[in-house]
Amino acid sequence: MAPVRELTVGQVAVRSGVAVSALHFYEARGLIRSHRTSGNQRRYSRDVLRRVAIIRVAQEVGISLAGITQAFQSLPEERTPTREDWNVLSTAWRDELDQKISQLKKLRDGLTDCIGCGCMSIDKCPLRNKEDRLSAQGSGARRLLVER
Amino acid sequence: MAPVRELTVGQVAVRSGVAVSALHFYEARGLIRSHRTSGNQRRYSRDVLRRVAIIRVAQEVGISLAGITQAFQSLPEERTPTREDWNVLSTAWRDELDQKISQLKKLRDGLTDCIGCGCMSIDKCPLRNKEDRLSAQGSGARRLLVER
DNA sequence: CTACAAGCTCAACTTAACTTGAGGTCAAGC
DNA sequence: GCTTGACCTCAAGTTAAGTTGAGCTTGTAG
Repeated sequence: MAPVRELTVGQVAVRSGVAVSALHFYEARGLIRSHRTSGNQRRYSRDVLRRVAIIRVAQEVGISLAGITQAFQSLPEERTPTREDWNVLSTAWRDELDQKISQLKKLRDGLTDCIGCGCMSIDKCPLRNKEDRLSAQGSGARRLLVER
Repeated sequence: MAPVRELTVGQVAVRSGVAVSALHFYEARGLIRSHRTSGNQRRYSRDVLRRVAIIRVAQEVGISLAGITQAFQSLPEERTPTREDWNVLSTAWRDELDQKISQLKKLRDGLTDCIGCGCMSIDKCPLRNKEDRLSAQGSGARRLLVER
């Protein structure tokens, strides 16, 4: 059997492990694209599988669909992304990912390291600060105002 | 000024950087505890700051409140957790955290590494499988049925 | 002692990320 | 040529994680 060129939504669902409804949803949000058959059914090109895989992995580590959408902006609309295209995306995410990795490591190892801080002041807690997206000027109140 | 022994909800909010409403919410979900003054106001012991810090960090890396709640089960109810108590929690999370760390690294480095897979079959994509919580028997369909 | 910022409760609203359901169409096998 | 499973759209429902607001109480600074 010659390799199938285009995938139906059901095939993508099975192969990617996400529900059809989720694929519709991702498409509505502009995360994936399809074209339609004469009968109005979706057909996906193969690279949708990579996109979906990345969506799921990224979500699992706490990146929102909005963030993923933004990262995906760097990918070309019409042609299948090349190695270089994916590289750009990966680079765009690098800082955020590095930060999350180090937070995770702290959570994994640092829970114990942190024990010494006593959390007298959260501002000094290595768990929260040190790599924080906030430059460490200002009180918790400032954080409260600025964050989110 | 002698160090304050107990914290009001507002003080915890400022020091931890989370809204008062969120603290109420965490308490309702059993993530933190307080006792009340004669006037029915919440008073927190200092270790609530560590709890909150951990809640936020854990959330940021994609752990749900439900997961955090579960992890917190290992902490003692009545006394302030000791170093050893926190260690137990940290250990309980280790696998999950290790897995997330490696997924993040893959996202960071592996986006490129993965380029070769072509995603002909998502089952073979190193991004999703390899460390997957699913033993790699069975198709995507199985995953679809089993997962979540 | 009184003003008023800080607390309290409880219900309702919000946003993200989907899922479910109703009602109708498409296409591959018998 | 029809039946049946896969698709389609669109609206409404769901869960998580909070936030907002109304109406009422507390406690501290002047």
